[in-house]
Amino acid sequence: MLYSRYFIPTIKETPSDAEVVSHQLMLRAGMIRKLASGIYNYLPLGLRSIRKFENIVREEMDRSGAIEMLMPSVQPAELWQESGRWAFYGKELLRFKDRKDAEFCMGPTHEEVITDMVRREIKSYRQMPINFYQIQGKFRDEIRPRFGLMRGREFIMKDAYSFDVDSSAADLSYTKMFDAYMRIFERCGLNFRAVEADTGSIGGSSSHEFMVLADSGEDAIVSCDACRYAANVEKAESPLFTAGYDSNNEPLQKVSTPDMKTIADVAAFLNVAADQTVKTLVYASDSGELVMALLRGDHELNELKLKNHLGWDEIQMATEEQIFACTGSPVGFLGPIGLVMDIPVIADNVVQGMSSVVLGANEKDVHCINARRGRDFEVTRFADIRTVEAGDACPRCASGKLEMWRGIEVGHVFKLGTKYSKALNATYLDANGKEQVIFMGCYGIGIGRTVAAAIEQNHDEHGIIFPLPIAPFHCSVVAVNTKDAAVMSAAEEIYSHLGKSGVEVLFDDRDERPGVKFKDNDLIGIPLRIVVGSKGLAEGKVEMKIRATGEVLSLPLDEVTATVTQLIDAALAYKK
RNA sequence: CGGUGAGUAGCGCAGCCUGGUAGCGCACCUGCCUUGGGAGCAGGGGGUCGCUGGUUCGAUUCCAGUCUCACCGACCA
Repeated sequence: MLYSRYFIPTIKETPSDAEVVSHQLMLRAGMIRKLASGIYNYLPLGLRSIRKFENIVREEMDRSGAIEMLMPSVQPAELWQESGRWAFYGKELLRFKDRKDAEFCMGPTHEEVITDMVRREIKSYRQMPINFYQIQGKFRDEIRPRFGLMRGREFIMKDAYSFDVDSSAADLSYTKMFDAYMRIFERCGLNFRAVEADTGSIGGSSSHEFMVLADSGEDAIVSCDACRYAANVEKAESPLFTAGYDSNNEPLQKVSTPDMKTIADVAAFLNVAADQTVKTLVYASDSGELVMALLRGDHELNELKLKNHLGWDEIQMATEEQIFACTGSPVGFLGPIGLVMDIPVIADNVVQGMSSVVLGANEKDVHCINARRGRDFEVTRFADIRTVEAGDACPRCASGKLEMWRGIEVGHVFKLGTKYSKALNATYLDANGKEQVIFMGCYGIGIGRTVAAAIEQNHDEHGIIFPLPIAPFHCSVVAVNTKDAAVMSAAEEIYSHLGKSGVEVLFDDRDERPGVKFKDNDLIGIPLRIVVGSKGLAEGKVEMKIRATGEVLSLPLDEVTATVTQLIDAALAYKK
């Protein structure tokens, strides 16, 4: 490819509205341009990287036995009404009507469409297991698109759907996909973790997320420093605390705590440690159901855990009116004692081990001390509802401690069970001629997001440092002075040789000063750079610079192609 | 959805308070010069100042509405 005839509109200045490095660099390197909020054009260079990654995904999906197809992005409302998600999915689902006033949506995911196809076509146990995948554009009307391709509204996704005769066969399909995902991200040279995750609006029984580690990641994850346990913080289990139950049997006592509304205030005022207090929160469902949650004072509630524990669709903090209605108290002095309304009191498991505590008295400016569960207040039930913290003991192994990371979710695998197949009546006949419900799994990879995450993890102050497997070109050839005939003809020859050897090479033949070319080449992150200049040429040599390490080699002209192809082969080789 | 801020040349911004000929840097075009880390000189093109309405002799500037975009937040009890 001739740089002068190609299209790489680089930008010197950092665009003001790009927050994260990958977004800035993708704009500056001329990979993407914004069309509307969360909607991007993929320029030629960006597309090349995207295609590279797509092909790795494609190869590994094919290797695992999945079958590629393509589904439409516009989907009829009926399917979504049938699965029940038309009402459930909310505003993220972009809905519209056609000229006949029939309702449609832009597909944010394709469980309904694929299940509809499968229920029509898959009738026998003999046709399974089967796994369909596609690489396709999706649309989700995100609350707040940001970070460029990281959280766009329109985005490219690989999604796969497996269909099996029963739960254990489905587990096998899940494992195959899990392994394929490991290979995919390993092949890209990414530093990532597979973590246990919540299933969210997709539903299903269990799932793992694949997280590329990066400080700019939107998710917090924990992993054990001793065993293989790793989980999204949304999901991470809290280890059981064994607390010393103190035998102190002081009577419950009310104390005045004027204007002390936070745990920190109260603990400091009463001169007790925060872990001797109980934090009381009130949550409401979308239908107005209320529930009280109790946590150790220094712990944080995990709303998702509470929501899942309750089986609610939505959860939010109760309003001051709702709180007053059930406790008779203003916010800041809540507690489980003397409730006005009979609402469930869910206490975190840790509270079970607490003996004599400080908590709100449900009365303005008053807290209780020496409150004892069983004597002074009751708990409806205990559950794991707190957010884990770095340094917590591992919930799985005896010796480990949890470490915390930020991660970018690039892949997600779910065991769906029969959620969609039941709703859409996707069944088959088993060997006995008996009708059975199909077991499903679904598996997504954010294509654009993975490329962005790779940049997030591989860059320096000069620009992108593409891992070779997803680099838009393997190698560039820079002619230092295009007016120098000897330099140009040598550069052209190298370019042509490399091309014939199957190297994807970008020939920077522009009539620009060398500095400009070097800066652009660094910015767009081509892994290898051959520089042809008059000085080196006089000795029959050119220079090769490795972008990632900065290493510079002087090569005789006739060794260039061999050296380059060797480096590329090594970088692309994938050991299982 | 709530809060804040911003829309002026392709990009980054000034001007607006105090109304009267729209400016700077980069980019772009032409010429000269230059060629190993975003050079220099000279000349040049490019704007319905987001949109709609109002006030005014006159609005980029003041007022109202509207659209778009960005950032922050969606917590604490």
